[in-house]
Amino acid sequence: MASPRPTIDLSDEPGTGRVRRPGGRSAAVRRRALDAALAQLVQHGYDSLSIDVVAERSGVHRTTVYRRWRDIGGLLADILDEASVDAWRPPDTGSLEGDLTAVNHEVYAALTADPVTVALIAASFRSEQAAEALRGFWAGRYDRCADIVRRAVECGEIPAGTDARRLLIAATAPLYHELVLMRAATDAHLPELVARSAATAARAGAFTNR
Amino acid sequence: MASPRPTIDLSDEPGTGRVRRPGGRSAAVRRRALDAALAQLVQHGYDSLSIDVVAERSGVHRTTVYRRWRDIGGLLADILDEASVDAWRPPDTGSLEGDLTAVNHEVYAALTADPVTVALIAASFRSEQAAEALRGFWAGRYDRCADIVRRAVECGEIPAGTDARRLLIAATAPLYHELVLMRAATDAHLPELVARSAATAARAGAFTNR
DNA sequence: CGTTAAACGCTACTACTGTAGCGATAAAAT
DNA sequence: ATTTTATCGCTACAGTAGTAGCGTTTAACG
Repeated sequence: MASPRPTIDLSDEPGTGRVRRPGGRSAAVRRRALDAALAQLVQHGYDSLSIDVVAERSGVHRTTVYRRWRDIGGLLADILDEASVDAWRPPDTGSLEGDLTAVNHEVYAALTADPVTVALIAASFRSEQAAEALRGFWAGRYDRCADIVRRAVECGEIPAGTDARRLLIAATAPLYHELVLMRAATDAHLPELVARSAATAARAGAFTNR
Repeated sequence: MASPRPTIDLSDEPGTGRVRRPGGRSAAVRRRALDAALAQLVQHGYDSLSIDVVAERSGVHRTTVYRRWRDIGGLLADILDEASVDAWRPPDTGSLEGDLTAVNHEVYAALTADPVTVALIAASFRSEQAAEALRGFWAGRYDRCADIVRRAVECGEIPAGTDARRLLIAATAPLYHELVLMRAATDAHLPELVARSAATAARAGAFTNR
């Protein structure tokens, strides 16, 4: 039940007699392994990313990597956690379409320029840790993005009763579909196009419940 | 350039001196391997599907399987080709929303009940053959579904100039996003919900160019 | 028929995955 | 400073992925 992530974790359940020791050596091992994994991913791509390679690049022993992260998905999940700062806030441009466009530009960049995101998606089909990390990441982002919808409702841009989650997924899902699943040719103004469609749909009440 | 699929293929380029021999033995080997792969997939799931298992179940030698299909993605691509009958036609229920709902029910069933589709998507991240097969499959389906949009435009249900592809992707992408990428809890009336949103959006002109 | 070579079966090898057991190291507590 | 034990390094092992080389079978064709 307890999170298997052995990072600097103060939120350990006090009930268990377990004593964590995230001190000097463990932290250094984690740092070396994550750095090596990220470097390998950036330099040689997801297909080249194996536990053995990470072990060799980092100097951390293979069995230690297996013990702490279990598989590549676990490593990527840890990298994601570290990278996705909790301070992230949704954009606020003054209009629904502007906000959705800004979000989509971030998604687009993540799917075309950042190898971690796509690698994590790929790994999520083979690693439960990666799948869970991704679910958590997306849940957090969609939750915070609900503010965008709330503002649009308050200023009367879209009807009350608009379902934030449905609208946000409608605004981003086509990007994932085109770029990740269909691997279509990247169209630089796809973000705007999809965001505009979603905003128009929302104004027409396409995402109101009942 | 020539398709590496050694099936009953009459469309071999006559320029090459290559002589295909899809006769008795090769056809039997293919049949046995595909049957074994599908049976294994249905009975024990994607994670259990390996070349070695297929070889053992089918009696076809491992090296032969590797030679003909290269990896699991190749096997799944071949299975998809065989299963996706070319006679498929988009539904025609009389309304845009009805058609989109019908399509979405097929997609939903494919993603929840049919192990081949999800397996192929998973394999597409590790196998170029699987990715290519999926691209082709989707391209064919979206092309044919353009009829749905055409009919809706002709009867004045949605504005002229509506981009068929954008509309169709808006109508289906959320399903893939929820079920494949986010692995959300399956909601039985998600197909209708998403189809209705897309139809409403289309009527509001959300997918018109310029 | 007999000939030819595509496709198959077999052995052997390298590389990666994942785990078990045990001793060594060092972080935390006394 | 000493003790405790979480964590790490190491060896060894079994299983899977993927390829190379070579001999055999058999489909296709004259």
